Amino acid sequence: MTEAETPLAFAEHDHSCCSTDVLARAEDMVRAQGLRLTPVRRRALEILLESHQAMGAYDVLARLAEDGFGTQPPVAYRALEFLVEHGLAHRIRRLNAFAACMHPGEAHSPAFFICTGCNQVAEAPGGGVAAAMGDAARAVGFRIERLNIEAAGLCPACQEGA
Amino acid sequence: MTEAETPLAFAEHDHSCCSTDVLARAEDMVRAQGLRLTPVRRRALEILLESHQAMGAYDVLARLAEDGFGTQPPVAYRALEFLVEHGLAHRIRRLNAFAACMHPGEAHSPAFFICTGCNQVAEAPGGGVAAAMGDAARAVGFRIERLNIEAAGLCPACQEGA
DNA sequence: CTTGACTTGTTACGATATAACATAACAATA
DNA sequence: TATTGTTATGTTATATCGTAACAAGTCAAG
Repeated sequence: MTEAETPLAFAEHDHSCCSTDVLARAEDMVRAQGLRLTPVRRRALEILLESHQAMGAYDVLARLAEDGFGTQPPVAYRALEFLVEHGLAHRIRRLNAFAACMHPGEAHSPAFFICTGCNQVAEAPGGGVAAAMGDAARAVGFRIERLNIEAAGLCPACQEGA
Repeated sequence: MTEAETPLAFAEHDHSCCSTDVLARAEDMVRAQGLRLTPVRRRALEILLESHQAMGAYDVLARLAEDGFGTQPPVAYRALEFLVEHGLAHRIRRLNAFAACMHPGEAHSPAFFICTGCNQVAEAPGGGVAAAMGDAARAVGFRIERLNIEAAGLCPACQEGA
């Protein structure tokens, strides 16, 4: 399933597939790169995958602690940092939170739609935006290393409710 | 001076103009909208305008306190919130910091270049970026209310140094 | 079965942000 | 000019987010 075909978080979909699918691809990817998806890291990813809402580090930590992992902030931050570092999760700065990446392994520049109604976060293809940003950068000689694109607003369902 | 013509923060420029210029336009804008650019708010804006670096709320607070304003966090956060709310400043989420808007009053959707070398922050020209995001949003029925686009990397000067 | 790299865990602290409430300034009247 | 409703300022206190520094455990390579 390519990025363009992936159902968006907002759309109705069989969520269990999101989880198993992404998890499987994550494992492949990690193995291919000689990285270690250790128990904490894997569990952290599973936790993020349980919903399309972004989770704060402390929420993830609480869940990890329940499962017998460490109880202190660095435990969560390190696991999350690993996931972000290797493209298995994204950091949503607007929310001081993290969300599982829905397209691990694929080259993609993520753009996020954050619904202020239902708190769901959808990862949209942001190629166009990134390209526009790249043009602007080139024009002024700036070298982009990381790019964060985040839009807050209302998803289709929450627009109706409002 | 239109957005496209405004010198970028990274480029050499007479910075005193940035400050006086923007401040004057800010006052016009505020008056036109019946808002109140009170002493704290005005001073907070001046402080942000002193450089093109983004400042943390606590840094701004310290400066405000020196000038006889309140000493507690809400003092700074409220002044900054006002500035952001009315387009006189922007919040750089990646840095947990704030930067004066260089184009107050003009409709513009801010995109930022954040130099990790010198910590300067430039507001990128180009509505092309926002347009691309708007397209993506329309495609999935999302209604954007706020948009954050932040690129971290190296400005021209810092690329040479590296 | 040791070495060296990495991972996990802890304590302790620092940085960022907001809630809740009291007081003061202001604007528009009566 | 008193009164009243609104907005702004300031405070205390606390919530939330994030990291530095160090100790102990794991594990593959030699």
